[in-house]
Parts: sequence; structure tokens; C-alpha cells
Amino acid sequence: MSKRFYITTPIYYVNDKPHIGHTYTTVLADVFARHHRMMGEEVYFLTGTDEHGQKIEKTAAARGITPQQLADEVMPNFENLWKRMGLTNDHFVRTTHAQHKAVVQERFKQLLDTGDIYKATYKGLYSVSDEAYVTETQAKELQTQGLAHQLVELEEESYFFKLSTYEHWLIQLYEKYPDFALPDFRLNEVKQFVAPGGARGNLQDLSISRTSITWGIPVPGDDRHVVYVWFDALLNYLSACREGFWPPTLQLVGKDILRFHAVYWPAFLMAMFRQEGEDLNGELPARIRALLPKTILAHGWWLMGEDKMSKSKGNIVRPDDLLRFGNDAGRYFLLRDMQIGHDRSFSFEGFMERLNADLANGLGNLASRSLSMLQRYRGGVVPVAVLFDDLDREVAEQGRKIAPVYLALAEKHDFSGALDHLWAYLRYLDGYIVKAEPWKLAKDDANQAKLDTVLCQLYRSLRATAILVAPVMPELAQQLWESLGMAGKVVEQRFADFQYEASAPGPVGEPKPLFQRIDKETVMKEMAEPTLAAPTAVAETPVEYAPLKENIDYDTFSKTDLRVGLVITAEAVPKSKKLIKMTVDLGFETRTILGGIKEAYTPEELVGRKIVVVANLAPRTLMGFESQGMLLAASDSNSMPYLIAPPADAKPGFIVK
RNA sequence: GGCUGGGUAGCUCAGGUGGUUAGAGCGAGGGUCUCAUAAUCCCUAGGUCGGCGGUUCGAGUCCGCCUUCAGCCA
Repeated sequence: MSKRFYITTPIYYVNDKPHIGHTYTTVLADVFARHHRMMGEEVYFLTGTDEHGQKIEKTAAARGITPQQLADEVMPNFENLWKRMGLTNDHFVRTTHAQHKAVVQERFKQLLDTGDIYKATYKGLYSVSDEAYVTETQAKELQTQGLAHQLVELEEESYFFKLSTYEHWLIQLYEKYPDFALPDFRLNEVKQFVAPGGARGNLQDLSISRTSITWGIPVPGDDRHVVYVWFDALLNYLSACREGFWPPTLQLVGKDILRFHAVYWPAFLMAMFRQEGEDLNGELPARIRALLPKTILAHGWWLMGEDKMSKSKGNIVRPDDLLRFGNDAGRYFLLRDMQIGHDRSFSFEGFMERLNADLANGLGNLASRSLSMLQRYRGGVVPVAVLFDDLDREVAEQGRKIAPVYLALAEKHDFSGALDHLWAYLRYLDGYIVKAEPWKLAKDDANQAKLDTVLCQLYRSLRATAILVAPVMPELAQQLWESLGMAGKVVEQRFADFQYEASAPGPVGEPKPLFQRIDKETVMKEMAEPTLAAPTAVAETPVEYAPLKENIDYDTFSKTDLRVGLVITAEAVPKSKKLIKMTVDLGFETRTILGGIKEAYTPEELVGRKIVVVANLAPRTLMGFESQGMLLAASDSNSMPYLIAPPADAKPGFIVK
């Protein structure tokens, strides 16, 4: 039986709109899956959606539909995207699947029976505005912002998972099997969390149920409770596992959710799989280790410049931006530019430069010139290399090494390094062509054997490249494969069977451009057009409609004095996450106004903008500054604020009504 | 505040255990070839290797302090 490879992505929250982060994780998983299939392994590739929780419940209620209807409606945002991108996930799990619910309930009950889950009272600080419990750190932050009044201490009955029981085994897992979580600096963070400074007894038990939510999986035997997020979500990897594939070989996660995957998740599994007589304070049994995921791989984030992406800054990169030049181009870029584990800033220009340099000028041009010479000088029939000088020998040597080195780097999860290495080789081949000058050899009968050698080596190198990059760029690799006169599907090739010097089967085809060079300036111009006041287009995900407030009469409304204002200066308020301090010209006077829009707008982009101001609002002091008014912005509870913008020719001081 | 990890050419980054003129890719400038997708190839970057001090015959490379950025602290 061949080796098995079970790879997962996190399940994505259905309410989110897919962005480059989701795309990156899932593409990465797809590349791994394809790569391991070409290694001859049996692969099971799982992704899906997380569909429970309060947000879904609320949004659905506001729209007058059931949470399930809402989930059904938005789930395709993900599933269809992956289909459109040609991803090869073997299954798409939803936490609303009956199978999943059954497994969660069954496991919950099991752990209830073993005493790993118990009922108690949950106490914590609850943020009224966020409708969620907050952490100590978050609470402190709110207090420094003067928002302490939003916090209330709340108590509710909850089921707890005895996380503390597994501290010893967890620490052993990290110490003895450091490849359990990668990269190593992320594992360190996990260790610090479980045992800060090596201290024991820091793990607190985990609340895994809620009575305040109804949209979720009922706790077996106590349906006032619903299973809370992580015990529900993480178990998808178990509930949707295909027979015979357990445990997961590689689980991809963003760095933000590593902790849940590297602490809670193995602890849940330890609790489920442990047997009588196994000492929780002794050695971690090898039997248990073998039932836990082999590796959790945490990747970094795509940033815009220094910043995280945010919806209303208009700097969020959507899958379609990435797919603008084709699926394969996007895939290549994601894999080549992101070093796994590290953050990376995205720029559209960098994206295009990478594609031009590597795909058009690099591989595309090399294939084009090689194939064209094979056609022109040898009628498309690939000759056999017979005569080798030092340069040819070196090229052959490099050629034989390219696949082993590439595969070794890929084995270490380093596709960026592998592609980098392969492209260095392609550059080297361009140099080889210039040194060998096949166009001169062709003119001299005495040099025909030498010309054969050069053409043959180029052919072999391209064939190796087509196979190696097939998991990353399946379409482009197939096209190259066919141009080289090879039959069948390149993805059906097996790395182990590959031989650099294998003979060529058939005449090569006409060279077709593998990747069309991008005219950067034209594209940038096109993209610049539609960006106006609204930073991004309307979200595709359903808006969360807040319930209407009670009616008021006209007189009440007319007491509000709304004015057009022009932002003259703007600066971020130090130590505040949200506030920006602005000087606003109201025509008849100038005001200082503070607005909580820092997450959505930078001070620079505010200057010169016209906004709408509530001009007769009593002044209020925020973070030590007096705000003499309030600005108007639109949002739902999911989105960043969108500033309300008067038309360009409205003058400061105009009344808005 | 505690614990990590960074600050190296315009940009993105390499630089095991200290040792001659600090490297790569991209971008930019100049030149070349003509098989090729105005592609290739060659040359060109005068970088106080964040700052100060120390150890050493000799330090991006070790030590201390400072500064700054990022991550984790349920």
C-alpha cells in the first residue's frame, strides 16, 4: 500500500468574504496535495466552512431567514471559488453536515464520560458592544480607551474541557517532536503559552459550550447548551477524515490560529484516544503520538505595505486581483514570493514584475527560444546528445541535480526555495545558450553534433521543469509538456520515475507563448480608474442588517444639525487604536473633531476630504482631546466605517438634511 | 511589562561554528547578441551591515547597553 498523505486547511467562517489569505492557504494546500500525488502517495485533501455561531444567527435573524439558509447561501462563495481555481480538494466539509454533528456529539459524550469534560460556571468580562467575552489584554485596552463602561462581569453555566490535564503530554510533544508545529519560532510561542518560562500549571481549562447561542450543535443530553467554536470547528478534521487516512500528515493554518491547532487540538485528541493505564504525567506514549497530526504548519500573512489588510482602506487583495493573469500566475506568485512562516507585503506592481521576470522573460522565453530552434534546425525532432565539452558536461550535471534538489526543498515545505533554485537553473540555461551560440553552430556542417547536444540538453531541462512545476502551475506545465511532444497528462507523471536523460518520444510542437508578458503601465492605468470615494466595491457577503430603531418625529430629527465639513488636518491619536484627530472647516468656523476611523483610513487620505459632521453635538473629551462634533460613517457590524461623502461641489458649512 | 525574532544595496532578502575587496534576485543606467515573448547575455550599486561601547591580531558574524519594528502573552 502506498504512503498516505492527509492535508487540511482550516475551515473558513462562512460569513467572511474570501480574500488573499484564504486563497493563499488553500492554494498552498492544493500544491502540497498535487505534489504528493506526483510522489505516488495516496492523498486526501480537505477544506470546508465553519458555519455555526452568533454572527450567522444574528445576520440570518435580521434577514428573516434561518441560519442554515444563510449558510447555504454564502457557502458557495468559497466552494465555487475553489472550483473556479481548479483546486483539487477531495472533500468540502461543512460543520452543518449531519456526519460532523454526529461526531462532535459522540466525542463530546465520550469525554463527558471519561471526565475530560465537566460542567461548571464560567466567569468573565463581557463586552456589551462586541457581545462576546474579552480577554484580560483586550479588557485593559478597552479601559485605556475609556470604554470600561462597556464591560460587565458575567457568569454563565458552561461545559469545560480539562485542558490542564494534558499539560505534561503537550510539553513532551513539543520537546520530543519539534516538527509537530512549524516553523520553529512559532513552536516557541506555543511553548511559551503552555509553559511560560518553563513554569507549570498555567493551562486553564477551556470553556467549550454556550447557553447564549442557539445556532450550533446541541450538547448531548443538555440542549440548553451549544458546543462552542473550537470543539466544533477543530473536530471537522476528524469527522470528515476519509477512512484509513488518520492522522493528518500536514495541517496548514494561519499564524493567528496556530495556538488552537497546536494546543487545544492535540489535547482534545489525547483525551479521545488515551486508554486506561496510560500515565498522564509519564512519557507521552508513542501510540498517542502516532494518532496526532504529524505537522501543523503555520504560515504568515500577506500585508499591504506595513499594514494588515482592511476592508475599507481599500487595500484588501481579493482572489480576483490575484487571478487576473490566470490561475497559474497567481499560484506561482503566492508560492514563490511567500516564504512559509513569514509575513510578506503584497504590491500589485511587485506581483506583475515577478510574473514578467519569471514567467514571461524567464521560463516562457526560454521555452520559446528552445522550441523554436528545435523546429528550425531539426524539424522538431529532438536529437540525442553525443558530444560533450566541459560546458555541456556542466549543464548535464546541473540538469541531473535539479530534480533531487528541488524535491528535497519541497519536502522541507520550502516551495519558495525550490522555485528559486529551479529558476536560477533556468537563468543558467539562458547563459548556456548565449555561450554555445547554436545559431552559429547551425551554419557550420562540422558543428552539427555539438548543436545536437545543446538542443537535446535544452529539451531535457524543459521536460524536467514541466514535471517539477506541475503541482504549482498545472495548466502551464501541461502546455509545456505538450509543446515538448509528450503525450498524456503531466500531472500523471511520478517524480520517482523521472529520468533526466530519458529519450524523447515525439516531435516537439510549435512554440506557443506560455505566459504573455504584462504591460504594467496599461494595467495600472486600468486599475486606477474605478477607485473613487468608496474604497472598495460593495461586499458580496450579505450585510448584517441592524434592527430598526423606534420611530421619531420630524421635530426630533430636525434638532440634529448636520453640516458639510472639509478636513484640513488629520493625525492619529497616540495610543488609540481607532481615533483620528482632525481639524475640520465648517465654513463659518473650524472645529477639532475626533473620529474612530483609524482602522479604515489613514490621516493622509483624510486631508482634503469632505465629510458630514453632526455640528450641534455636545463636546466630549476622548483620550484627552475635546471632540467638537461627530462625523458620519456607514457600516454594518462586520465592516469598517465608510465615510459619508458629500459631492465634490458641496461647500463647507452647507446644511445636510 | 514578560518572552521571541528582526533592523544588511532603490525594493525583497541571503550571509553554519568571527578571517582576504559584504552577496543574490528584482528594478534602474550602459553595452552586446539575434535562436526567442522589445526577450537573452555582459558591465554598472561607491551599502557608516540600526546606534554606542567592549572582547579579539581580526566582528553583519561574539558580549553589554541603547534605539526601532514585528510576533506571542487564552
